[in-house]
Amino acid sequence: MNKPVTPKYMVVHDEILKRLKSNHYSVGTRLPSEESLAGTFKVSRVTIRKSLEMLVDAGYLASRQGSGYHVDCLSPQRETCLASFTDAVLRKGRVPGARLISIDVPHPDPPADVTEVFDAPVARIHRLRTVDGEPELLVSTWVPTILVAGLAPDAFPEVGPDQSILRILSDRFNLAWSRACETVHPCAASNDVAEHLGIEPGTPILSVACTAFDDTDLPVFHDQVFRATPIVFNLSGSVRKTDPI
Amino acid sequence: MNKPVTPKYMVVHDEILKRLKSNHYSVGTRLPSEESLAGTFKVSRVTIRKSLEMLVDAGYLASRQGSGYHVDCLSPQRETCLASFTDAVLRKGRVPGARLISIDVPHPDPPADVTEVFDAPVARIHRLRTVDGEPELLVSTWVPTILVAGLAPDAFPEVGPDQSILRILSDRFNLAWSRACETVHPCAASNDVAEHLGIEPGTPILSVACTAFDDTDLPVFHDQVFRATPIVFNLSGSVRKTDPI
DNA sequence: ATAATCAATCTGTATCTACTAATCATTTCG
DNA sequence: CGAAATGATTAGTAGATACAGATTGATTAT
Repeated sequence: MNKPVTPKYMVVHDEILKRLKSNHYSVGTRLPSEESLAGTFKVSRVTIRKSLEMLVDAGYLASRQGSGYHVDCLSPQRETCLASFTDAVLRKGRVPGARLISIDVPHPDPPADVTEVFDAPVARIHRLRTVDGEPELLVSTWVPTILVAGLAPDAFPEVGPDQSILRILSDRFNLAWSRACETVHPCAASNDVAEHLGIEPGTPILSVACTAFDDTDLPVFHDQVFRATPIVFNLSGSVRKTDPI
Repeated sequence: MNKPVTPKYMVVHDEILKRLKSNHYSVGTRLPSEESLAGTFKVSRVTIRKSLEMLVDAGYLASRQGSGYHVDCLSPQRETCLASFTDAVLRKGRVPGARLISIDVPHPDPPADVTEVFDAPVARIHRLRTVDGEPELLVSTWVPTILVAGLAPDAFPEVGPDQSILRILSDRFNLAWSRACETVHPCAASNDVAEHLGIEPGTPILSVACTAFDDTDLPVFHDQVFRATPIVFNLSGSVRKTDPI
Protein backbone atom coordinates (compact mmCIF):
# COMPACT_ATOMS: atom_id res chain seq x y z
CA MET A 1 0.00 0.00 0.00
CA ASN A 2 1.87 3.07 -1.17
CA LYS A 3 0.21 6.22 0.02
CA PRO A 4 -0.17 8.78 -2.78
CA VAL A 5 1.17 11.53 -0.47
CA THR A 6 -0.75 14.67 -1.27
CA PRO A 7 1.61 17.65 -1.31
CA LYS A 8 1.05 20.20 1.42
CA TYR A 9 0.26 22.97 -1.03
CA MET A 10 -2.51 20.81 -2.42
CA VAL A 11 -3.95 20.06 0.99
CA VAL A 12 -3.91 23.75 1.87
CA HIS A 13 -5.36 24.66 -1.53
CA ASP A 14 -8.22 22.24 -1.08
CA GLU A 15 -8.93 23.48 2.42
CA ILE A 16 -9.02 27.13 1.39
CA LEU A 17 -11.19 26.27 -1.59
CA LYS A 18 -13.56 24.41 0.73
CA ARG A 19 -13.75 27.46 2.97
CA LEU A 20 -14.43 29.68 -0.01
CA LYS A 21 -17.22 27.45 -1.25
CA SER A 22 -18.77 27.27 2.18
CA ASN A 23 -18.74 31.06 2.31
CA HIS A 24 -16.25 31.14 5.14
CA TYR A 25 -14.80 34.15 3.30
CA SER A 26 -17.37 35.98 1.22
CA VAL A 27 -16.92 37.68 -2.12
CA GLY A 28 -15.12 41.00 -1.96
CA THR A 29 -13.63 40.48 1.49
CA ARG A 30 -9.96 40.14 2.21
CA LEU A 31 -8.25 36.91 3.15
CA PRO A 32 -5.78 36.85 6.03
CA SER A 33 -2.25 37.71 4.98
CA GLU A 34 0.12 35.08 3.61
CA GLU A 35 2.07 35.11 6.84
CA SER A 36 -1.06 34.63 8.89
CA LEU A 37 -2.34 31.81 6.71
CA ALA A 38 1.08 30.19 6.80
CA GLY A 39 0.81 30.18 10.56
CA THR A 40 -2.71 28.81 10.50
CA PHE A 41 -1.82 25.90 8.26
CA LYS A 42 1.62 25.40 9.76
CA VAL A 43 3.42 25.73 6.45
CA SER A 44 5.99 28.14 5.06
CA ARG A 45 5.12 31.25 3.12
CA VAL A 46 6.44 29.59 -0.04
CA THR A 47 3.89 26.82 0.32
CA ILE A 48 0.93 29.04 1.14
CA ARG A 49 1.86 31.23 -1.83
CA LYS A 50 1.73 28.23 -4.14
CA SER A 51 -1.74 27.36 -2.90
CA LEU A 52 -2.99 30.93 -3.22
CA GLU A 53 -1.41 31.32 -6.64
CA MET A 54 -3.34 28.32 -7.88
CA LEU A 55 -6.57 29.86 -6.64
CA VAL A 56 -5.67 33.14 -8.34
CA ASP A 57 -4.97 31.32 -11.61
CA ALA A 58 -8.27 29.54 -11.31
CA GLY A 59 -10.09 32.83 -10.90
CA TYR A 60 -11.22 32.54 -7.29
CA LEU A 61 -8.88 35.11 -5.81
CA ALA A 62 -7.20 38.31 -6.90
CA SER A 63 -4.03 39.57 -5.27
CA ARG A 64 -2.73 43.11 -4.99
CA GLN A 65 0.70 43.93 -3.74
CA GLY A 66 0.46 45.87 -0.53
CA SER A 67 -3.20 45.09 -0.13
CA GLY A 68 -3.69 41.36 0.02
CA TYR A 69 -5.78 38.57 -1.45
CA HIS A 70 -9.41 39.33 -2.16
CA VAL A 71 -12.19 36.91 -2.94
CA ASP A 72 -13.03 37.60 -6.55
CA CYS A 73 -15.54 34.98 -7.50
CA LEU A 74 -16.87 31.80 -5.96
CA SER A 75 -17.40 29.96 -9.20
CA PRO A 76 -15.14 30.92 -12.07
CA GLN A 77 -16.62 29.23 -15.05
CA ARG A 78 -15.15 27.73 -18.13
CA GLU A 79 -17.96 27.01 -20.48
CA THR A 80 -16.62 23.91 -22.13
CA CYS A 81 -17.79 20.36 -22.04
CA LEU A 82 -15.22 19.66 -19.34
CA ALA A 83 -17.07 22.01 -17.03
CA SER A 84 -20.06 20.51 -15.32
CA PHE A 85 -23.37 21.59 -16.82
CA THR A 86 -25.02 20.70 -13.54
CA ASP A 87 -22.74 22.98 -11.56
CA ALA A 88 -23.00 25.81 -14.06
CA VAL A 89 -26.78 25.76 -13.86
CA LEU A 90 -26.77 25.49 -10.07
CA ARG A 91 -24.39 28.45 -9.86
CA LYS A 92 -26.91 30.59 -11.68
CA GLY A 93 -29.51 29.68 -9.10
CA ARG A 94 -31.54 27.58 -11.51
CA VAL A 95 -32.57 23.97 -11.41
CA PRO A 96 -30.73 21.46 -13.60
CA GLY A 97 -32.42 18.29 -14.72
CA ALA A 98 -31.42 15.19 -16.67
CA ARG A 99 -34.02 13.08 -18.43
CA LEU A 100 -32.56 9.70 -19.33
CA ILE A 101 -33.62 8.80 -22.85
CA SER A 102 -31.75 5.54 -23.28
CA ILE A 103 -28.74 3.49 -22.28
CA ASP A 104 -27.21 1.06 -24.76
CA VAL A 105 -24.56 -1.36 -23.49
CA PRO A 106 -23.06 -1.90 -25.91
CA HIS A 107 -24.50 0.39 -28.54
CA PRO A 108 -25.22 -1.73 -31.64
CA ASP A 109 -24.24 0.83 -34.24
CA PRO A 110 -22.04 3.74 -33.10
CA PRO A 111 -21.44 6.47 -35.69
CA ALA A 112 -18.15 6.78 -37.52
CA ASP A 113 -16.76 9.64 -35.42
CA VAL A 114 -17.16 7.45 -32.33
CA THR A 115 -15.63 4.28 -33.75
CA GLU A 116 -12.76 6.40 -34.97
CA VAL A 117 -11.99 7.32 -31.39
CA PHE A 118 -12.59 4.02 -29.61
CA ASP A 119 -11.21 0.77 -30.88
CA ALA A 120 -13.60 -1.25 -28.71
CA PRO A 121 -17.29 -1.78 -27.94
CA VAL A 122 -18.86 1.37 -26.54
CA ALA A 123 -21.87 2.20 -24.42
CA ARG A 124 -24.07 5.20 -25.10
CA ILE A 125 -25.86 7.23 -22.47
CA HIS A 126 -28.44 9.41 -24.15
CA ARG A 127 -29.86 12.20 -22.02
CA LEU A 128 -31.79 15.44 -22.29
CA ARG A 129 -30.47 18.12 -19.97
CA THR A 130 -32.94 20.72 -18.76
CA VAL A 131 -32.87 24.07 -17.00
CA ASP A 132 -35.92 24.80 -14.84
CA GLY A 133 -37.61 21.94 -16.67
CA GLU A 134 -37.00 23.43 -20.12
CA PRO A 135 -34.93 21.37 -22.60
CA GLU A 136 -31.46 22.84 -23.03
CA LEU A 137 -29.00 20.21 -24.28
CA LEU A 138 -29.32 16.86 -25.97
CA VAL A 139 -26.33 14.83 -24.89
CA SER A 140 -24.90 11.51 -26.03
CA THR A 141 -22.04 10.23 -23.94
CA TRP A 142 -19.98 7.38 -25.37
CA VAL A 143 -17.72 5.27 -23.15
CA PRO A 144 -15.90 1.98 -23.76
CA THR A 145 -18.01 -0.73 -22.12
CA ILE A 146 -15.06 -2.18 -20.23
CA LEU A 147 -14.65 1.12 -18.38
CA VAL A 148 -18.23 1.18 -17.14
CA ALA A 149 -18.99 -2.34 -15.94
CA GLY A 150 -22.42 -2.55 -14.34
CA LEU A 151 -23.74 0.53 -16.10
CA ALA A 152 -27.46 0.81 -15.37
CA PRO A 153 -30.17 3.50 -15.35
CA ASP A 154 -30.00 3.81 -11.56
CA ALA A 155 -26.58 5.44 -11.92
CA PHE A 156 -28.26 8.44 -13.54
CA PRO A 157 -30.45 10.41 -11.16
CA GLU A 158 -32.69 12.91 -12.92
CA VAL A 159 -32.29 15.55 -10.24
CA GLY A 160 -29.71 16.64 -7.69
CA PRO A 161 -26.00 17.34 -7.91
CA ASP A 162 -25.18 13.72 -8.78
CA GLN A 163 -26.79 13.99 -12.20
CA SER A 164 -23.47 15.33 -13.50
CA ILE A 165 -22.10 12.78 -15.95
CA LEU A 166 -18.61 13.90 -15.12
CA ARG A 167 -19.13 13.18 -11.45
CA ILE A 168 -20.73 9.85 -12.26
CA LEU A 169 -17.85 8.78 -14.48
CA SER A 170 -15.31 10.04 -12.00
CA ASP A 171 -16.82 8.84 -8.71
CA ARG A 172 -18.90 5.82 -9.67
CA PHE A 173 -16.65 4.37 -12.34
CA ASN A 174 -13.35 5.79 -11.23
CA LEU A 175 -12.55 7.31 -14.60
CA ALA A 176 -9.99 10.08 -14.79
CA TRP A 177 -9.07 12.39 -17.65
CA SER A 178 -6.64 15.22 -18.00
CA ARG A 179 -6.95 16.51 -21.53
CA ALA A 180 -9.69 17.01 -24.02
CA CYS A 181 -10.34 18.14 -27.54
CA GLU A 182 -13.56 19.94 -28.29
CA THR A 183 -15.06 21.07 -31.56
CA VAL A 184 -18.04 23.33 -32.14
CA HIS A 185 -19.88 22.79 -35.42
CA PRO A 186 -22.79 24.67 -36.90
CA CYS A 187 -25.60 22.39 -38.05
CA ALA A 188 -29.32 22.24 -38.66
CA ALA A 189 -31.57 20.47 -36.17
CA SER A 190 -32.74 17.07 -37.38
CA ASN A 191 -36.33 16.03 -36.75
CA ASP A 192 -35.29 13.89 -33.82
CA VAL A 193 -33.11 16.53 -32.18
CA ALA A 194 -35.65 19.28 -32.84
CA GLU A 195 -38.36 17.29 -31.11
CA HIS A 196 -36.27 16.77 -28.01
CA LEU A 197 -35.19 20.39 -27.79
CA GLY A 198 -38.64 21.70 -28.59
CA ILE A 199 -37.61 23.67 -31.65
CA GLU A 200 -38.40 23.68 -35.37
CA PRO A 201 -36.58 21.10 -37.50
CA GLY A 202 -33.93 22.81 -39.61
CA THR A 203 -33.20 25.50 -37.03
CA PRO A 204 -29.48 26.32 -36.91
CA ILE A 205 -27.99 24.86 -33.73
CA LEU A 206 -24.60 24.09 -32.28
CA SER A 207 -23.13 20.63 -32.31
CA VAL A 208 -20.39 20.30 -29.71
CA ALA A 209 -18.21 17.20 -29.76
CA CYS A 210 -15.69 16.56 -27.02
CA THR A 211 -13.24 13.71 -26.48
CA ALA A 212 -11.47 13.39 -23.14
CA PHE A 213 -8.15 11.59 -22.70
CA ASP A 214 -6.29 10.28 -19.69
CA ASP A 215 -2.64 10.79 -18.81
CA THR A 216 -1.56 8.13 -21.26
CA ASP A 217 -3.56 9.79 -24.04
CA LEU A 218 -6.09 6.97 -24.19
CA PRO A 219 -9.61 8.23 -24.91
CA VAL A 220 -11.86 7.95 -21.85
CA PHE A 221 -15.17 9.24 -23.11
CA HIS A 222 -16.71 11.08 -26.01
CA ASP A 223 -19.46 13.63 -25.69
CA GLN A 224 -21.86 14.78 -28.37
CA VAL A 225 -24.03 17.76 -27.49
CA PHE A 226 -26.73 19.54 -29.46
CA ARG A 227 -27.78 22.95 -28.24
CA ALA A 228 -29.85 25.79 -29.63
CA THR A 229 -28.43 28.30 -27.15
CA PRO A 230 -25.14 30.18 -27.40
CA ILE A 231 -21.91 29.22 -25.67
CA VAL A 232 -20.33 31.96 -23.57
CA PHE A 233 -16.66 32.22 -22.72
CA ASN A 234 -15.00 34.54 -20.28
CA LEU A 235 -11.37 34.87 -21.16
CA SER A 236 -9.20 36.26 -18.44
CA GLY A 237 -5.99 38.15 -18.94
CA SER A 238 -3.99 35.06 -18.15
CA VAL A 239 -4.51 34.04 -21.74
CA ARG A 240 -1.92 36.63 -22.70
CA LYS A 241 0.40 35.72 -19.85
CA THR A 242 2.91 34.03 -22.06
CA ASP A 243 1.98 34.54 -25.65
CA PRO A 244 1.31 38.22 -26.33
CA ILE A 245 -0.55 38.60 -29.59
CA MET B 1 12.02 58.17 -15.23
CA ASN B 2 11.11 55.10 -13.29
CA LYS B 3 12.38 51.97 -14.96
CA PRO B 4 9.72 49.28 -15.15
CA VAL B 5 12.21 46.66 -13.94
CA THR B 6 11.33 43.45 -15.68
CA PRO B 7 11.60 40.57 -13.20
CA LYS B 8 14.36 38.10 -13.88
CA TYR B 9 11.98 35.20 -14.31
CA MET B 10 10.24 37.16 -17.05
CA VAL B 11 13.49 38.01 -18.81
CA VAL B 12 14.53 34.36 -18.68
CA HIS B 13 11.07 33.25 -19.80
CA ASP B 14 11.17 35.57 -22.78
CA GLU B 15 14.66 34.47 -23.72
CA ILE B 16 13.81 30.77 -23.58
CA LEU B 17 10.62 31.40 -25.53
CA LYS B 18 12.63 33.26 -28.15
CA ARG B 19 15.01 30.32 -28.39
CA LEU B 20 12.09 27.94 -28.74
CA LYS B 21 10.52 29.99 -31.51
CA SER B 22 13.80 30.27 -33.36
CA ASN B 23 14.14 26.50 -33.21
CA HIS B 24 17.16 26.65 -30.92
CA TYR B 25 15.60 23.63 -29.24
CA SER B 26 13.43 21.57 -31.54
CA VAL B 27 10.20 19.74 -30.76
CA GLY B 28 10.68 16.51 -28.84
CA THR B 29 14.18 17.27 -27.67
CA ARG B 30 15.18 17.82 -24.08
CA LEU B 31 16.11 21.15 -22.59
CA PRO B 32 19.19 21.44 -20.37
CA SER B 33 18.44 20.66 -16.72
CA GLU B 34 17.14 23.30 -14.32
CA GLU B 35 20.52 23.50 -12.67
CA SER B 36 22.29 23.94 -15.97
CA LEU B 37 19.86 26.61 -17.19
CA ALA B 38 20.14 28.37 -13.84
CA GLY B 39 23.87 28.54 -14.41
CA THR B 40 23.48 29.74 -17.98
CA PHE B 41 21.17 32.59 -17.03
CA LYS B 42 22.92 33.32 -13.74
CA VAL B 43 19.77 32.92 -11.66
CA SER B 44 18.75 30.54 -8.89
CA ARG B 45 16.97 27.27 -9.52
CA VAL B 46 13.77 28.67 -8.00
CA THR B 47 13.76 31.48 -10.56
CA ILE B 48 14.47 29.28 -13.54
CA ARG B 49 11.70 26.98 -12.31
CA LYS B 50 9.24 29.86 -12.35
CA SER B 51 10.15 30.66 -15.95
CA LEU B 52 9.90 27.04 -17.04
CA GLU B 53 6.64 26.54 -15.17
CA MET B 54 5.12 29.43 -17.11
CA LEU B 55 6.15 27.81 -20.36
CA VAL B 56 4.69 24.50 -19.21
CA ASP B 57 1.41 26.20 -18.30
CA ALA B 58 1.37 27.86 -21.67
CA GLY B 59 1.78 24.52 -23.40
CA TYR B 60 5.24 24.92 -24.84
CA LEU B 61 7.05 22.51 -22.53
CA ALA B 62 6.26 19.33 -20.67
CA SER B 63 8.19 18.30 -17.59
CA ARG B 64 8.76 14.85 -16.19
CA GLN B 65 10.35 14.25 -12.86
CA GLY B 66 13.66 12.47 -13.28
CA SER B 67 13.64 13.06 -16.99
CA GLY B 68 13.57 16.78 -17.65
CA TYR B 69 11.80 19.42 -19.68
CA HIS B 70 10.84 18.44 -23.20
CA VAL B 71 9.72 20.70 -26.01
CA ASP B 72 6.08 19.81 -26.53
CA CYS B 73 4.81 22.29 -29.03
CA LEU B 74 6.10 25.46 -30.62
CA SER B 75 2.74 27.14 -30.95
CA PRO B 76 0.13 26.13 -28.41
CA GLN B 77 -3.09 27.54 -29.73
CA ARG B 78 -6.16 28.82 -28.07
CA GLU B 79 -8.82 28.99 -30.72
CA THR B 80 -10.69 32.01 -29.50
CA CYS B 81 -11.07 35.44 -30.98
CA LEU B 82 -8.28 36.67 -28.75
CA ALA B 83 -5.88 34.40 -30.56
CA SER B 84 -4.61 35.77 -33.81
CA PHE B 85 -6.23 34.20 -36.86
CA THR B 86 -3.23 35.26 -38.89
CA ASP B 87 -0.82 33.44 -36.58
CA ALA B 88 -3.01 30.35 -36.36
CA VAL B 89 -3.12 30.05 -40.14
CA LEU B 90 0.60 30.70 -40.49
CA ARG B 91 1.32 28.03 -37.89
CA LYS B 92 -0.46 25.49 -40.03
CA GLY B 93 1.79 26.39 -42.93
CA ARG B 94 -0.99 28.00 -44.90
CA VAL B 95 -1.40 31.49 -46.25
CA PRO B 96 -3.70 33.91 -44.46
CA GLY B 97 -5.29 36.77 -46.33
CA ALA B 98 -7.49 39.73 -45.45
CA ARG B 99 -9.69 41.38 -48.05
CA LEU B 100 -10.84 44.77 -46.83
CA ILE B 101 -14.51 45.20 -47.64
CA SER B 102 -15.15 48.55 -46.04
CA ILE B 103 -14.17 50.99 -43.33
CA ASP B 104 -16.77 53.29 -41.80
CA VAL B 105 -15.58 56.09 -39.53
CA PRO B 106 -17.90 56.53 -37.85
CA HIS B 107 -20.36 53.83 -38.84
CA PRO B 108 -23.71 55.53 -39.45
CA ASP B 109 -25.92 52.82 -37.98
CA PRO B 110 -24.27 50.29 -35.65
CA PRO B 111 -26.48 47.38 -34.57
CA ALA B 112 -27.99 47.20 -31.11
CA ASP B 113 -25.49 44.75 -29.67
CA VAL B 114 -22.69 47.18 -30.55
CA THR B 115 -24.34 50.33 -29.18
CA GLU B 116 -25.04 48.38 -26.02
CA VAL B 117 -21.34 47.93 -25.52
CA PHE B 118 -20.02 51.34 -26.59
CA ASP B 119 -21.53 54.57 -25.39
CA ALA B 120 -19.80 56.54 -28.14
CA PRO B 121 -19.41 56.76 -31.94
CA VAL B 122 -17.79 53.64 -33.34
CA ALA B 123 -15.86 52.75 -36.44
CA ARG B 124 -16.37 49.49 -38.31
CA ILE B 125 -13.68 47.57 -40.13
CA HIS B 126 -15.30 44.97 -42.34
CA ARG B 127 -12.99 42.28 -43.68
CA LEU B 128 -13.05 38.87 -45.27
CA ARG B 129 -10.33 36.60 -43.92
CA THR B 130 -9.05 33.90 -46.25
CA VAL B 131 -6.93 30.75 -46.02
CA ASP B 132 -4.96 29.96 -49.16
CA GLY B 133 -7.23 32.42 -50.93
CA GLU B 134 -10.43 30.64 -49.89
CA PRO B 135 -12.95 32.64 -47.80
CA GLU B 136 -12.93 31.50 -44.19
CA LEU B 137 -14.24 34.21 -41.88
CA LEU B 138 -16.33 37.32 -42.37
CA VAL B 139 -15.23 39.75 -39.67
CA SER B 140 -16.62 43.06 -38.45
CA THR B 141 -14.46 44.84 -35.92
CA TRP B 142 -16.04 47.72 -34.02
CA VAL B 143 -13.88 50.25 -32.18
CA PRO B 144 -14.73 53.63 -30.62
CA THR B 145 -13.59 56.28 -33.10
CA ILE B 146 -11.62 58.20 -30.46
CA LEU B 147 -9.39 55.18 -29.95
CA VAL B 148 -8.45 54.89 -33.61
CA ALA B 149 -7.74 58.42 -34.81
CA GLY B 150 -6.47 58.45 -38.36
CA LEU B 151 -7.97 55.08 -39.23
CA ALA B 152 -7.54 54.50 -42.94
CA PRO B 153 -7.42 51.56 -45.39
CA ASP B 154 -3.63 51.67 -45.55
CA ALA B 155 -3.51 50.36 -41.97
CA PHE B 156 -4.90 47.06 -43.22
CA PRO B 157 -2.52 45.14 -45.43
CA GLU B 158 -4.16 42.26 -47.26
CA VAL B 159 -1.18 39.98 -46.87
CA GLY B 160 1.70 39.42 -44.47
CA PRO B 161 1.89 39.07 -40.71
CA ASP B 162 0.67 42.63 -40.13
CA GLN B 163 -2.81 41.85 -41.37
CA SER B 164 -3.67 40.73 -37.84
CA ILE B 165 -6.28 43.11 -36.48
CA LEU B 166 -5.01 42.44 -32.97
CA ARG B 167 -1.53 43.52 -33.91
CA ILE B 168 -2.85 46.57 -35.74
CA LEU B 169 -4.93 47.68 -32.78
CA SER B 170 -2.12 46.96 -30.39
CA ASP B 171 0.88 48.34 -32.30
CA ARG B 172 -0.59 51.02 -34.52
CA PHE B 173 -3.21 52.41 -32.18
CA ASN B 174 -1.67 51.46 -28.89
CA LEU B 175 -4.76 49.68 -27.66
CA ALA B 176 -4.42 47.16 -24.83
CA TRP B 177 -6.89 44.68 -23.43
CA SER B 178 -6.71 42.07 -20.73
CA ARG B 179 -10.08 40.40 -20.61
CA ALA B 180 -12.71 39.35 -23.07
CA CYS B 181 -16.13 37.81 -23.28
CA GLU B 182 -16.94 35.62 -26.24
CA THR B 183 -20.18 34.02 -27.34
CA VAL B 184 -20.78 31.43 -30.01
CA HIS B 185 -24.23 31.45 -31.59
CA PRO B 186 -25.74 29.15 -34.15
CA CYS B 187 -27.36 30.98 -37.05
CA ALA B 188 -28.29 30.68 -40.70
CA ALA B 189 -26.20 32.45 -43.33
CA SER B 190 -27.88 35.57 -44.68
CA ASN B 191 -27.66 36.29 -48.40
CA ASP B 192 -24.92 38.82 -47.85
CA VAL B 193 -22.84 36.60 -45.57
CA ALA B 194 -23.38 33.56 -47.79
CA GLU B 195 -22.10 35.42 -50.79
CA HIS B 196 -18.90 36.48 -49.08
CA LEU B 197 -18.22 33.03 -47.68
CA GLY B 198 -19.15 31.30 -50.91
CA ILE B 199 -21.88 29.12 -49.42
CA GLU B 200 -25.61 28.64 -49.86
CA PRO B 201 -27.86 31.17 -48.11
CA GLY B 202 -29.54 29.54 -45.12
CA THR B 203 -26.63 27.21 -44.39
CA PRO B 204 -26.13 26.79 -40.63
CA ILE B 205 -23.01 28.72 -39.60
CA LEU B 206 -21.37 29.98 -36.43
CA SER B 207 -21.64 33.57 -35.29
CA VAL B 208 -18.89 34.43 -32.85
CA ALA B 209 -19.09 37.71 -30.96
CA CYS B 210 -16.25 38.90 -28.77
CA THR B 211 -15.83 41.99 -26.66
CA ALA B 212 -12.43 42.86 -25.23
CA PHE B 213 -11.93 45.02 -22.14
CA ASP B 214 -8.95 46.83 -20.70
CA ASP B 215 -7.71 46.77 -17.11
CA THR B 216 -10.36 49.23 -16.03
CA ASP B 217 -13.09 47.11 -17.61
CA LEU B 218 -13.76 49.62 -20.36
CA PRO B 219 -14.62 47.97 -23.69
CA VAL B 220 -11.80 48.33 -26.22
CA PHE B 221 -13.18 46.60 -29.26
CA HIS B 222 -15.96 44.32 -30.38
CA ASP B 223 -15.59 41.55 -32.90
CA GLN B 224 -18.30 39.88 -34.93
CA VAL B 225 -17.29 36.79 -36.89
CA PHE B 226 -19.25 34.56 -39.22
CA ARG B 227 -17.75 31.21 -40.08
CA ALA B 228 -18.98 28.04 -41.73
CA THR B 229 -16.15 25.94 -40.30
CA PRO B 230 -15.95 24.38 -36.85
CA ILE B 231 -14.07 25.83 -33.89
CA VAL B 232 -11.58 23.47 -32.27
CA PHE B 233 -10.40 23.69 -28.69
CA ASN B 234 -7.62 21.79 -27.04
CA LEU B 235 -8.16 21.77 -23.32
CA SER B 236 -5.14 20.91 -21.28
CA GLY B 237 -5.18 19.26 -17.93
CA SER B 238 -4.70 22.54 -16.18
CA VAL B 239 -8.40 23.09 -16.53
CA ARG B 240 -8.93 20.64 -13.72
CA LYS B 241 -5.98 21.86 -11.72
CA THR B 242 -8.14 23.58 -9.19
CA ASP B 243 -11.74 22.77 -9.81
CA PRO B 244 -12.21 19.02 -10.02
CA ILE B 245 -15.58 18.28 -11.51
C1' DA C 1 -11.17 70.04 7.95
C1' DT C 2 -7.70 68.94 4.61
C1' DA C 3 -3.42 67.67 2.92
C1' DA C 4 1.07 65.82 3.39
C1' DT C 5 4.04 62.55 5.64
C1' DC C 6 5.39 58.46 7.69
C1' DA C 7 5.28 53.89 9.48
C1' DA C 8 3.27 49.47 9.42
C1' DT C 9 1.54 45.90 6.61
C1' DC C 10 1.50 42.87 2.84
C1' DT C 11 2.60 40.92 -1.60
C1' DG C 12 6.45 40.43 -5.24
C1' DT C 13 10.94 38.89 -6.29
C1' DA C 14 15.05 36.30 -5.45
C1' DT C 15 18.54 33.22 -3.26
C1' DC C 16 20.23 29.25 -0.74
C1' DT C 17 19.38 24.96 1.23
C1' DA C 18 17.69 20.21 1.96
C1' DC C 19 15.45 16.33 1.03
C1' DT C 20 12.24 13.22 -1.87
C1' DA C 21 10.95 10.69 -5.89
C1' DA C 22 11.05 9.47 -10.59
C1' DT C 23 13.96 8.34 -14.51
C1' DC C 24 17.70 6.43 -17.09
C1' DA C 25 22.01 4.39 -18.24
C1' DT C 26 25.29 1.30 -16.52
C1' DT C 27 26.85 -2.53 -14.19
C1' DT C 28 26.38 -6.85 -12.17
C1' DC C 29 24.61 -11.33 -11.56
C1' DG C 30 22.04 -15.41 -12.85
C1' DC D 1 22.35 -12.96 -23.18
C1' DG D 2 18.83 -11.08 -20.31
C1' DA D 3 17.10 -9.47 -16.06
C1' DA D 4 17.81 -7.25 -11.86
C1' DA D 5 20.23 -4.13 -8.95
C1' DT D 6 22.78 0.23 -8.64
C1' DG D 7 24.06 4.90 -8.93
C1' DA D 8 23.85 9.30 -11.19
C1' DT D 9 20.81 12.69 -12.89
C1' DT D 10 16.81 15.49 -12.66
C1' DA D 11 12.45 17.43 -11.33
C1' DG D 12 9.16 17.97 -7.11
C1' DT D 13 8.34 19.64 -2.56
C1' DA D 14 9.37 22.49 1.37
C1' DG D 15 11.64 25.62 4.35
C1' DA D 16 14.27 30.01 6.05
C1' DT D 17 15.63 34.46 4.76
C1' DA D 18 16.07 39.10 2.72
C1' DC D 19 14.77 43.04 0.52
C1' DA D 20 11.85 45.73 -2.85
C1' DG D 21 7.53 47.94 -3.93
C1' DA D 22 2.63 48.90 -3.30
C1' DT D 23 -1.02 49.93 -0.21
C1' DT D 24 -3.29 51.49 3.88
C1' DG D 25 -4.14 53.87 7.85
C1' DA D 26 -2.55 56.80 11.43
C1' DT D 27 -0.16 60.88 12.60
C1' DT D 28 1.15 65.45 11.92
C1' DA D 29 1.27 69.93 9.95
C1' DT D 30 -1.13 73.44 7.39
